Amino acid sequence: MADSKKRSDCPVSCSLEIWGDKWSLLIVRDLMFTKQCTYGDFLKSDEKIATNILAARLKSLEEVGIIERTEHPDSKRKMSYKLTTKGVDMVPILFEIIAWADKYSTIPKEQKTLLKKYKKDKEAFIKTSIKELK
Amino acid sequence: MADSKKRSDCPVSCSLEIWGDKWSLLIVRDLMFTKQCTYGDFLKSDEKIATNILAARLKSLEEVGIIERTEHPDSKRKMSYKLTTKGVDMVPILFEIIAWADKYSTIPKEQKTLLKKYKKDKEAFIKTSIKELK
DNA sequence: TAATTTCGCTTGCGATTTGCAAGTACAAAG
DNA sequence: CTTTGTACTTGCAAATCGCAAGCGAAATTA
Repeated sequence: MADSKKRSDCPVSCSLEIWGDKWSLLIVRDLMFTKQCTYGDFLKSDEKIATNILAARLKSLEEVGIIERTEHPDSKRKMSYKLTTKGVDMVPILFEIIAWADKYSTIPKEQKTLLKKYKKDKEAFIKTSIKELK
Repeated sequence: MADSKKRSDCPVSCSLEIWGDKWSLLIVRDLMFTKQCTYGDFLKSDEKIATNILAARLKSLEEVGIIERTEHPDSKRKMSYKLTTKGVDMVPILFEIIAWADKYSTIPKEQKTLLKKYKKDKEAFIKTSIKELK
């Protein structure tokens, strides 16, 4: 999974090599917008990710430093995932994706409310979000 | 390529179904930041996309209305691709990706200059970019 | 005008990745 | 000490990717 050879020096290309697939950003989304933070939580998401794909993505996201894996306070067998600073810094990317989707399709009410707040004052909203996620 | 069944109503998930792969956004990037607009141009990009993958992505990006295909003014066999309004509206997504990449790795000088302008006044910069692309 | 090159793809095929189902390891609860 | 819950791993068929070669039509060259 850990791609050794870079295709180019382009930041867009490098970013896509890390999370350019149909699943990685959904894990980031879950960690960002919902309280979902365990392997089992991610499996319950609407998109129904396969167990092996989830395990592989969690591993690679951890390897590139976007998420970190810690013991869940409740029990020793439970693992808890959370966004690192690098992961939290993806908030603007996620919101611009949602903003774009909102412009060209119908998005759920809940996300629409959040989006409104984001658009009203992007910088302030991002600062608050980042603080809350830490 | 045209996925018929949506995985969920989540805007992030829906967006990823459209361009969530290692190549689609590179085509958008080329149309956005360089003068590359033909099939042959895209093939020349550093990342070396395969011909069949390129053809498939161009087709699906056209189907979802992000790019449009027209005859090149120079010759009848040449095809010219350009971003639609929907494609141009992806400018903020691309810039936030570049901004994130800049924070956690080294990006080329050229992009750094553009990024600086973007960060200085995002709204104004986006407006100008969109105008220029049309 | 006949041969050659250019351009935008398509095809074949082996290698990789995905997605589904089932299984495993192991801590905790009963 | 059996059962349950949690986090994965494994096997395998199907889909997708990536490389090389080919193809048809327009343009260029001889």
